[in-house]
Amino acid sequence: MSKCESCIVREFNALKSLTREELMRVSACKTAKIFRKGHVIFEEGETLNGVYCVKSGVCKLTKMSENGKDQVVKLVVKGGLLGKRSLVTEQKTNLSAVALNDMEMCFVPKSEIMDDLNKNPKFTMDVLKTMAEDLKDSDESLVNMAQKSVKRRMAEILMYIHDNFGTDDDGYLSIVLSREDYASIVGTATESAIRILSQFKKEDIISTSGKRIKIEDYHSLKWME
Amino acid sequence: MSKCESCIVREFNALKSLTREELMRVSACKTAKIFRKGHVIFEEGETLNGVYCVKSGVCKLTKMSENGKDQVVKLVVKGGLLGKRSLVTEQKTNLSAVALNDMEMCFVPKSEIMDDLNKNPKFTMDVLKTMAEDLKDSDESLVNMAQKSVKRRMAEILMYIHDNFGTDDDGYLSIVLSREDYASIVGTATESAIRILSQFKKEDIISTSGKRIKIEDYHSLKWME
DNA sequence: AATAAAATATGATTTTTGTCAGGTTTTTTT
DNA sequence: AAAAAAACCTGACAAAAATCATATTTTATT
Repeated sequence: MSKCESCIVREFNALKSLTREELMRVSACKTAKIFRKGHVIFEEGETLNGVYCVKSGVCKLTKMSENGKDQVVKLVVKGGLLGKRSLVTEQKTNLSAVALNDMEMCFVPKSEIMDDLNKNPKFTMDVLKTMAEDLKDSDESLVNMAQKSVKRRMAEILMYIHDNFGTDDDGYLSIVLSREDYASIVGTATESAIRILSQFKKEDIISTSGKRIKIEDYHSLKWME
Repeated sequence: MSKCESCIVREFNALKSLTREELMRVSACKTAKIFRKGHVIFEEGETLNGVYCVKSGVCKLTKMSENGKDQVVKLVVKGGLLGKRSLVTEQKTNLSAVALNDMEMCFVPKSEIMDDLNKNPKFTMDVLKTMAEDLKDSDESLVNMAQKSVKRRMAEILMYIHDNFGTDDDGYLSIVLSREDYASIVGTATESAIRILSQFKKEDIISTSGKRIKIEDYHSLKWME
């Protein structure tokens, strides 16, 4: 198995239902692409004709609000897929994708996958499962956004990043975000995000080194009112 | 075609891909149920073994937040389906469903649909499409919740109900919600919801009669800062 | 119809969050 | 290495929203 195959398979378990031949074919027509930090992979309103699979690096999926502020909807890392919706609908994408650091991605044209999607019910069912999971996560996010304070939301995104994407050798969160990104995930003003992180620092809940953040007291984050 | 068939078909267009025979079979094993206003149809954490299709009435899908407040995630009316996710995953439902007025529903056991879902790729593909649409709506809601003021969100839910569920003969919104429900949709305190609606009344943007609300000045709602 | 209960309403106050304005530090470019 | 740009930080204040307390109205129950 090529490296890309295993990459897609690992996280997007929908692809695990493809037969060996199907998988080989999909894998064969992939196109590797490199995106530099800050690069826009696609933008809200574009028509996507395939999915991107993340081989390395991290990107954010954002949506522009009417007030002109970007809202981060999701972070996507190694093995994650961008543009899933494009497989299913002809509609333009509702999200933008921006690389948060240098990224390697595979692009798989829609045409290659559609055939399997139409003929292999098990495969379609598995795609359905991942989408149902996304939907559940989305409900969760909505409730968090609606019912929790900015401070609580900040605490949770720190723990989320810690738990899902891990830390580097020095114990710093392995995903490095700007304060503006934090604000845009939590859904608050940049100054408010900065202020809260400063407060956490004062209370020795986190420490920082430039943009990098280390969680010093997970317990306090978890049980913060 | 029986009444129920056409009901399911009308809104859940996923079912339109079923063959005539498949549809007849599904339709045959449905169970009609009545739920009174306030009745809990199912609760977060329950295992669902089928989907409910709304024949008449309205219900809310809610999720409990850690702070103990319910958040309304979605309103479902005639033709809408509850428990879609249960078709796809073995997991317990992440939402509760509560009737907002008297409701008539059809229950279709999972076992009946699963067969079609596994064998009819076009059907599965259509379910996939509705789920992708749900996901898009969900992204939209998240951004609204994160970036807009409570007042703006209240204005939007009023317009949403007006546009999607219409008005009665007197011009009042045909879905009648308690102030607490409004608060729980908008994601705010009940008092805040009441206060904002009172303010709209003072500004002659809406008028009320008991719980019922009539939009008097749609334009003001739309262009409210 | 009287009573009780629930929902709605409003004032007063506090807490949270946003905005503006001015800094400093870090990063990038020249 | 210097200059410019971007990101970060903090204070002061304003605005938004939550909370608490207490009426009033509506709805349900006896």
